[in-house]
Amino acid sequence: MIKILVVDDEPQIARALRINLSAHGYEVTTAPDGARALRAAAAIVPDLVVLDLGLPDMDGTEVIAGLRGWTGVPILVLSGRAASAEKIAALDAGADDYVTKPFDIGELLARVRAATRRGGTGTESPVTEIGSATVDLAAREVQRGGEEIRLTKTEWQLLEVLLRNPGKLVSQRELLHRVWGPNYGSETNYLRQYMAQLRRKLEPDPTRPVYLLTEPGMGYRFRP
Amino acid sequence: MIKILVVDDEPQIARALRINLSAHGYEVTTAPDGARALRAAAAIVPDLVVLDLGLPDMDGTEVIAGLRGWTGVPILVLSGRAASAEKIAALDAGADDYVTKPFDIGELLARVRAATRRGGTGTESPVTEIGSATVDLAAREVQRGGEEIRLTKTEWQLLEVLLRNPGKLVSQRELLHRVWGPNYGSETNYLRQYMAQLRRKLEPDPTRPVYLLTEPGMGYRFRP
DNA sequence: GTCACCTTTGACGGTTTCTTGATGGTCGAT
DNA sequence: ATCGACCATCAAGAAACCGTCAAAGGTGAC
Repeated sequence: MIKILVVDDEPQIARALRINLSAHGYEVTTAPDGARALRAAAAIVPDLVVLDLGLPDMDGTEVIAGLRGWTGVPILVLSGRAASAEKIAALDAGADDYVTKPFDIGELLARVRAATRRGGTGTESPVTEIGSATVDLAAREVQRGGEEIRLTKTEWQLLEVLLRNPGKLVSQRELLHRVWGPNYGSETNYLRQYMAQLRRKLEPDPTRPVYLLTEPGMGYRFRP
Repeated sequence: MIKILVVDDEPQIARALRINLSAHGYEVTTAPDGARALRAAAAIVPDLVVLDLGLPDMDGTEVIAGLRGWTGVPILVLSGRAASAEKIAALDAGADDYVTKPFDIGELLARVRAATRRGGTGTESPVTEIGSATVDLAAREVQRGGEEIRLTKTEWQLLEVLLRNPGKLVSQRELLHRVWGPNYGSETNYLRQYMAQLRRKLEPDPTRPVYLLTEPGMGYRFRP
């Protein structure tokens, strides 16, 4: 069953969406604000997120960014604002579609079908092999020989950036930007510290990295 | 470069789209009707199709079906009709997005980015051939016969300037400026040192360069 | 409040890379 | 043929960078 996370602070709309989507065979979870939406997304790993931008606790683009930090799940944005700038901001933050309220429920369902159709046929396999370990970015889980390996939040973020660019060199500046934020760019000691931790947890021989490679003076690279 | 196929029978709109998309770095091909659109799509294999529904020869959904028969390329539909039934029909036929005219060009570009982000992120980046070696500037990777060739930071910077100006002579002064910074301009011994290293790593016969050529007294040139 | 865990800093040895100087060879001009 | 300018190559010291260890702040759970 296709799982959809509906994020909306207005109970009526959330209820209407739940009824309509459930009637069409989707498994619906709802969240009333950004913080709970992010937790719910991590917990249930939905196939689609329907996100209302007018949330009480966070800006809509923050929620999108929070999701995009670790998942490529399709995001369909609902909003009362029709201004192009709003749409552009949401789409560039990582949203897949933008529908303005009031919306036709039939059209919304069609867009939901279009978005989930993609996700279903999505060619990306969710797990990555690193030697004898398997990394599941969507589920945020690493296993090796049946044993589970725990990674901290920062380790995940760093590993994800590298794994999403297989074979590609990722510069130190970009890694620092994507993990620690735009105000960081020269703190290469952070990278050294966390790359060492990742290697200890993932590499067969941490002293001789085979998958998480250093390119001196430039950055790091994940070789599949 | 990301390739976009624009299908529109109105020359003005097609032209406007071509100009805007080209200005943002896309490679644009246009087709004025459905039949030629399907042929063009098969010929160039675009990363995105922007499709106007009001074509003279075929119904829009037929064009979508014709594409979906063999490709999963993202399809962004443009249409003058805002009726929900039209949108639903197009989306269910296989379109990924539906924008009604008149549309804001900024929003359209954002939707183009969203669509290409999904499908276009296919990990393929442009490579340059240097003899039997392939150079991937985006991934910072050089391979020859399956073997990986490592380049240092400075070697990459120098090689990148030359490869981004294929066939063109790049003066010594410009090379020094772009690699070592504006305070350098006469240290030609640096260039000799690093050109020799690049040739040793890339040229089939480093003593007789064929791709990385010296223009005595002027500069260096990459011949594809 | 205490504890455990994670993040942020600081410091040091070893290795790679960059810089610099010197030598010999090639080409064109005189 | 000789000379000078320019380039390729070699070699060695200097600098930058990385991996590692250790420990000081933060933060949330209980």
